Order: sequence, then structure tokens, then C-alpha cells
Amino acid sequence: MRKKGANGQESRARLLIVAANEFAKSGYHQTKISTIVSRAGLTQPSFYLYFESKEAIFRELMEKFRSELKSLIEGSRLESGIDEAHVTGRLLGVLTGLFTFLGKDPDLTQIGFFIGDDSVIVKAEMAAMIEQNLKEEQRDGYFDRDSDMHIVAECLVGVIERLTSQQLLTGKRTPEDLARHVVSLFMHGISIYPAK
Amino acid sequence: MRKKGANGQESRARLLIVAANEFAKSGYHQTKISTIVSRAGLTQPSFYLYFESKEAIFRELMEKFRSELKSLIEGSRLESGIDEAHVTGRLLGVLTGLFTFLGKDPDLTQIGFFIGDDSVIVKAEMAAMIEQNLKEEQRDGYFDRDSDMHIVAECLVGVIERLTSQQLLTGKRTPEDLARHVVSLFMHGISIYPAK
Amino acid sequence: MRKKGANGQESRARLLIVAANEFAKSGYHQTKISTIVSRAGLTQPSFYLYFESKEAIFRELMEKFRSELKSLIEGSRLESGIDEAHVTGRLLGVLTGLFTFLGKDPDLTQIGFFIGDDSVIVKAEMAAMIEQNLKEEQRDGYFDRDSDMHIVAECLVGVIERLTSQQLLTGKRTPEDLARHVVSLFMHGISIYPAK
Amino acid sequence: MRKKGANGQESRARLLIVAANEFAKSGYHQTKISTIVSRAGLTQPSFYLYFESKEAIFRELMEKFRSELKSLIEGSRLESGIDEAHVTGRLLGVLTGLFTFLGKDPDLTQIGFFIGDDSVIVKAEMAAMIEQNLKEEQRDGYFDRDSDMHIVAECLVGVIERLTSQQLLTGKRTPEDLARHVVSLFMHGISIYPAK
DNA sequence: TATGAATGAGCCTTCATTCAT
DNA sequence: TATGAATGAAGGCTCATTCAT
Repeated sequence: MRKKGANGQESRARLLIVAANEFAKSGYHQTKISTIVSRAGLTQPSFYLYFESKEAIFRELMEKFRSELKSLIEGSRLESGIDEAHVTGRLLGVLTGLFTFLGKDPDLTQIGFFIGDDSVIVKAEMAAMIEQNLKEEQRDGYFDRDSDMHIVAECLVGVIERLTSQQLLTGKRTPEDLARHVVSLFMHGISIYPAK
Repeated sequence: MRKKGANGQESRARLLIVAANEFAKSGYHQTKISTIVSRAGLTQPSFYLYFESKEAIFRELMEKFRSELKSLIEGSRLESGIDEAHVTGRLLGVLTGLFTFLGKDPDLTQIGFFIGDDSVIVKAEMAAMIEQNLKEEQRDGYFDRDSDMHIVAECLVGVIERLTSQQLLTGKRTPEDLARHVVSLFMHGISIYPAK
Repeated sequence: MRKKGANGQESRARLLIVAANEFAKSGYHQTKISTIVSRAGLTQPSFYLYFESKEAIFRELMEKFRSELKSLIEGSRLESGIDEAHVTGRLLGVLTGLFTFLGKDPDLTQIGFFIGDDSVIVKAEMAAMIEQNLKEEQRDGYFDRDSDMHIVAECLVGVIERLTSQQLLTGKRTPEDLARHVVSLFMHGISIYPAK
Repeated sequence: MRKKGANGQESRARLLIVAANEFAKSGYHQTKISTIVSRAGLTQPSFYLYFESKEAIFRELMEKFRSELKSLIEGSRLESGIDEAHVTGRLLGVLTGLFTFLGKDPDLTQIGFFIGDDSVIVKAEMAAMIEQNLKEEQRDGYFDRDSDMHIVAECLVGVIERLTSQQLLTGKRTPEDLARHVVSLFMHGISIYPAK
């Protein structure tokens, strides 16, 4: 009979899962290797069988998040829209996809989007990409010429951040729900009066 | 005999300033008492003359932020508006005041709004208050009945968070500027087409 | 089914060679079993198939050196000389043989003569034997009666040590060359004036 | 009443002494900080009050040895001799001084001359210096033109090494005694017959 | 008011060695 | 004959905190 987990890749996977959970819960420095291995049913030296260091396993998790996010984004590179409905629909699709991704693995999201040092880079890149897209569509006449798209993009990232941590990761709302509200807010605002 | 320039309250104040800066820069756990006292020109035992522990000085800074924020909010409790311009103006005023406050002492803002464990409570309270106000005005007919003010409030907090850290604390935008953009975005969105 | 090229004695031999090289290069404590087995193309448990412990393999190498050295010495036990040329020639022969032996397997020499704890015993024995021989020949009238053969023997060992590590093992000089210089130095010194 | 050793410099000095003794006895890697501090009547963290790391305290001891040795050598730079007695006397003086220095602080000698990685450099420098001096005097006609002074210098270093560790540090012989024997051996050898 | 000196508790990492297959 | 997986035991270093002056 095999000792439980006497399979290398299984142990490694278990360590990754537990580590992600601990990092997500307590942050990088507060997370102790001893806790990780103990929860994974191993002893400390075993950890170093699979990872070079505490930093290395954290980096691996961070990289996983970044590469998955990159895949998602590259997969959603669509052609420019041609009418308002299209533009709205596209934004809705992108946001739904993003929220779905962010909600899929809460621990990894917590790490990649909030805890890791690189999370600020991740979000900066996201903001830059959004800004660029918004500007194109603004140039094409779909958006208000007076809006400062740099700020709008930053706002959108802030909204995504907050809704992710408060609504999505807590299970209060679904990705679709959140996407719909965000699109509605960013397209028309909440005023009942016309702009200007 | 007095040690060189050593007035107790002065030392205490210096410690608070340096500590705020270190906490803001490196976070709670990465900040070392030894660094704080050294930058404040004191030795470690002196620290404990003024503060019970590392946690205590951090809590004091956190409390300072919370109480100042509370003052600000209570001071801006105005009567309900009576027309659209009034509502918009009120929101603009509140946001300008808030950004001004958040930009006044960057280290303290960093701590109270981002680093401290309580920052999530602070922001939750802020969200709750905003939600309540928005709902009142929605009931009074100033805002779109279809908007989910819980989500809108959360979005607003997310936007404030992000703009504070990326635009305000970095000195890229003024409080007034930010407030204007946020109001514009939240009132009318960026679409050129009317809602629905 | 045999593993690729895996004859037991072959593996054992490979381990000995690699171990000798690592011990010689890095010393006992700095040498890691993991390095040895890895360089020998094996895994850690295999090591324990052939050797009881790290200490055991080291001891085996040390013993090999000691026994080979013993053979050499016993083989050179010749009858006492009868004239000066003979005495000189005998010393030359012994030293040449010794340097040849010490230069034959540099890793083993490094271990047995410098690294192992027993190397001090080896050298002490060598010194004692030399002292005894010198004293005999001194009694027979070939050497200066005033020389303290205990010290002379120690000096000779020191010279052998240093020349071995600095000239022989580095390939700068041949055994014959070294032996010749040592004999010359120990027989007549470097002064141009006669003794006394 | 002062706690025993509640004086920083005293504690530091005690650590240095104990450390030197442990390093001399067990070598660098086998020496444990825990042993050092315990023998010095302190706890582990106190060690780091005075030294940056284990390596740092070792380096400090090594440097002490090197700088003292350097002082000794520079102090003994005398003008060239003018006759044989002078040359012999000079060599005798230098060796006596050297052995006296090497016997003064056995632990430090052990470290600087045998244990530290730099000890091989120390001895190489010593050999180079000796070689240079011998060559000068050889050129001036005091020494046999046929002797290879490079080898002679190496031999002298080997002799010093061995006599230091086996006779001097064990207390069996005095510096003067050793110096005399070495001079005698190197000047005239042990043969009763004239050279050639 | 201030500090020189010291420490308890803890964390990351390493290495020789073994178990089960 | 060989190995994938695992561990007991240790060691260096850090940090908030305190004692005695």
C-alpha cells in the first residue's frame, strides 16, 4: 500500500494548493513554510524537494496567475465594433470573462491581484490596455469626446479590484451580474438627466 | 539634565512621523522598530517609553486616520438637495473634500486606507454610508431607479481607492480634478447614446 | 533486468573515484553525498548500497592511502649503507619513491596526507620512522653528531608536505627533481662556508 | 551591581577569544555559533550585536593574524648583511621572531596559518619574500650558486609550518631552539662530508 | 528622558540517512 | 541493482521586547 501521497507530483500539487491558500489568507511574510508543509501532510525538508525556497513557490503562483491572465486577454482580442450595441456587448463580454477568470481560483486571484508585489504591475498593464481600447473607440465616435480615458481606465480597474474582492470572492455576486452593472454604470451613469 | 533637544513630546512626535513613513513604505510586518528609532535618532528602549508595542503605535496611526476621516464625514452631512445641480454639486463637494483629505498626509492615508487591517472596515463603512445617501436620493427621484446602489457604492469606493493610490498620492492629479472626473463618470458615463 | 551499464562493482568504483575527487577538492564536511552520487550518475539510496555512511567511504579512501604507503615503505627497507655515496643514494631513492607515490593519485594523496584526521598520524609515523633511520646512520658515523635528528625528521616531513602540495600536485616539478633538491639541502645546506 | 560582562567591549572580546579557540579546535564549518556564545556566557542574538555573521568574526580573526604578521615582517626589514656571521645571525633573528610570533597566540596562529582559506595566501607570500631575500644573498655570494632558491624557500616554509604545529604549539620547543636548529640545517645540512 | 546590553521565540534552509517499491 | 519520496536533527540569523542604569 502506498503511503498517502507517496507520489511526487501529488505532493507538489498539494503544496501549491495549500501554499496558495496560506499566502492568500495571511500574505507572503506571515505565511510560514512550517504551516504549509504541515497542512500538506509533509515535513519541512520535503518542501525543498519541490521548491527552491519560499520565494520560489510564491513566484510560481504569481507566474501562474499572470500567464493565465495573459492567455485570457490575448484570447479576447476582437475586432473593433461597428455600432453601439456591439461596443457595449464587447465590453460586457470582456468583463464577464475577466470576472469569471478572477472568480475561478480565489486564492490565486488574491495572490496575483492583491498580494504579490507584481500585482501593481499586473493592474498597471491592465489599465494601460483598457485605456488604449477606450481611446480607439472614442476616436471612432462611440464614446464621449470629453471623457479623459486615462482616468476612466483607472476607474475601471479600481472598480474591478473592489468588486472582485468584495462581491466576487465573497460569493455575493456572479461574474455576469457584476459585468452587467459595471457596463451600465460606465456607459450611462446613474443620473436620470441627460449629460451637460 | 536634558539630553540634546530631547523633549518627550517631541521625541514621541518624531517617532510617529517616522513610523508612519516606514509603515507606509514597507507595510506593517516589514517595518522594523530598529529602523524607526534609528531614523528618529533614538534607541530601542526609548520607543517603549512612548508606545506599548509596535502594534500600539500602528494602531494609534490608524486611529488618527479614522478619527480625522470621521470628522470630515460628519462635517459634510448636509441637508438633502432639491434639484439636479444641487445633487451633482453636493457629490462634487464631498468627493473634493475626501480627496483633499486623502492627499493631505500621504503616509497616513497609505496606512489607514491601504495597509492597516482596519482599512477594510474603513472602506466598508464608507461604502455603506455612500450607499445610504445614494439610496435616499434615488428615492427622491434624482437617480435612475434601475441602478443597484449597493454595487454603485462599491464601485465608487473602488474608484476612490485606485485614484487615490495612483493619481493623488503620486501627485499626478489634484483633488478637484479627480472629483470632477468621478462625478462626470458616475453621473453620465461615457456613452454618447442615451440610456436604454 | 540490468540497469544501463550498471554493474555493482562498477558503480562502487565510480563512487570511490568521484568521492575522492570531491573530498580532495572541498574537504570532508563540505563534500555532500548528493554531489557525489549525482556526479556518479546514481541516486542517494544507491550510495548506501555500497557504503555504510559518508564517514565509511572516507575511511576506506584513507585506509587505501595508508596501506599503499605502508607497502611502499616496507618495500624500501634496505640494509644499512656503508659509505657516504650509498647513504646519499639511499635517501635519494627513498624520497624519489615517496614523491612518485604521492604524485600518482593526487586526490588520494590530498585526502590521506592533508585532509583526513588520520593524516596527522600518518605523518607522525613517517617522522618517527625517518628519525629512527637517521639516528642509526648518525650512530654509524655518516651524519653530524650534533644534529637533533628528531627535529631533522620533523623538518623533512614538513618539507615533503609542502613540496607535495605546492610543487608535486600542481605539476610544477617531478618526483626526481624534488628528491634531488631535498637531498642536497638536507645533506649540505646552502652555505658556501664549512660548518662551524 | 553590574551583571557579569554587562560591558559591550568585554563581551565582544570574550566572543573573539572563545571563537578563536573553537575555530582553532574544530575548523570553520564545525564551529557553531551556539557553542561560542554559550561558552562566552551569552545567547545567540547577542552574537549579532557584535558581529555581522559567523563569517565576519572569522574574517576579523584572520585579518588580525595577517596584520600582526605583516607588522612583524615589516619590522624585520634590515639592511643586507656583510659577512657570513651576519647573514646567519640575521636569519636566526628573523626565524626567532617569527616563531615567537607564531607561538604567542596559538589559536590565532592555528586559524591564520592553517585553517583560514587565506592561510595558503599567507604562506605563499611568505615563501615569495623568503625566496627574494635568499636570492639577493645568493647573488652577493653568501649562498651556494647551485641551490634553487625557489625550492629552498618552499622548503623553509614547510619546515616552519611543521615545526610550528608539532613543536611550537605543543610546547615542546621554544622559538629560539627551533630557530637555531632550522638555521643549522639550512646552512650546513647534516652530512659530515663537504658538499660535492 | 534616555540608553547599553541582552534575550525568548521563531523561521528558513541544509544534509545525511531511510523506507517502500 | 536501483530509485522516488520522505524525514530527524540541526544551524544561522532576525526581531520585538526588557533589564539595569
